[in-house]
Amino acid sequence: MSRELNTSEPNMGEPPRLGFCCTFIPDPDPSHKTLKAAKDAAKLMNLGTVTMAHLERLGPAARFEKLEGVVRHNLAALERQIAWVSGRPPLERLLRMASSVLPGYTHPVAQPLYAQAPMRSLIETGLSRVGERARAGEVRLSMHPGPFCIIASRNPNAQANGIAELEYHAEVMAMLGYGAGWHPHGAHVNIHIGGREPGIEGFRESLSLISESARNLLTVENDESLFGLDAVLRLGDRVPVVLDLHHHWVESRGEYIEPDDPRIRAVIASWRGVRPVSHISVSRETLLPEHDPDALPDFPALSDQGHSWRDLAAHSDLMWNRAVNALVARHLAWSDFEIEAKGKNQASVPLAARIGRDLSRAAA
DNA sequence: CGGCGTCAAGTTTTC
DNA sequence: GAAAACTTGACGCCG
Repeated sequence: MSRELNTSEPNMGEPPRLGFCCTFIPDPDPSHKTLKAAKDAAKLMNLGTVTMAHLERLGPAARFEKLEGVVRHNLAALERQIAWVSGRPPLERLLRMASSVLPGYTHPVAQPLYAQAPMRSLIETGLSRVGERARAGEVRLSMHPGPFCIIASRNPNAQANGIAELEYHAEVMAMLGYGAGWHPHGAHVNIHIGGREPGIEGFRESLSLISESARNLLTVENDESLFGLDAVLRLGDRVPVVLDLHHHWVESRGEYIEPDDPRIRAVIASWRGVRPVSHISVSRETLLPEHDPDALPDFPALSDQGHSWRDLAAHSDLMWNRAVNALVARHLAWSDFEIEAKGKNQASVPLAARIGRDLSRAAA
């Protein structure tokens, strides 16, 4: 099947990648004598934020300074994350960036601050530098706005806010250097459909309300309840589909989809020549302490044992299930992966090490 | 300094 | 009817 996937389209020839999402967790380090030292180390590597309520309580000058300080920190932290990822083996050169780079970008309290020239130039210079660094280090980048980012809603205000939020993510991508063309360098901004109404058809109609650069970066992900893989594939002619294998397992009440499934071909086609990205996670290890790590979790059986739908949907700390990891390794033939584990890099690095070892053994 | 409540935002499901 | 689930900390206040 790898022959069939080896298309002549530009990005399909890219090597496989997998990575963690948003937050870097430093290794336990003996030089961190105290909990505080470990926290400080994490702080350096991760993005921060500021609440709009706090900003609003400050006077004009302090308000600007506070936000500028957070933005400065975030640009530097993002650059450190990307530098770290680019220093990893090629298999690990993928990162989902946190949405909080520019906190409150679409909020009325912060908006006027972002409009000021010194802030603009700080951001443009910083993001352009970060983007260059990502491309030089061959790090594939994505963003995943929160659940508030819906582009089709029955509530016109919610829809307007959601579209503004999507445009914010697209602007960040543009300032990073991913502002033109179809998912340039595999970059993307991934969202869900959102509410039951207006659903898939409302989403399709809303595509005409967003900018071309946002449309060029947009992807849509199957969710665990309302809009499963078949539903989002109905948008595949316009929007690339991000396949979340764990959501699919929950939504289908236990199906593990394999690379030779016809629906995988439809997912690949939706990306139109760009190498797809998929998501993986697994139910919490604390929920299944006795579970055989070499057996795929069985949804109907676990459900019968009294585990609720919601508990099974929650994410584990680490990629503890070797059968699920083997499934990821098979899907890496056609897709990159974002590892949605609470342990972040502490989960993705060992997973990549095991998969990388298996890949090189298979090649030998 | 630790604990707790609050903080921009939407929608659904479950207790 | 409140809380939890998706991205998660930051901040002020109280003891």
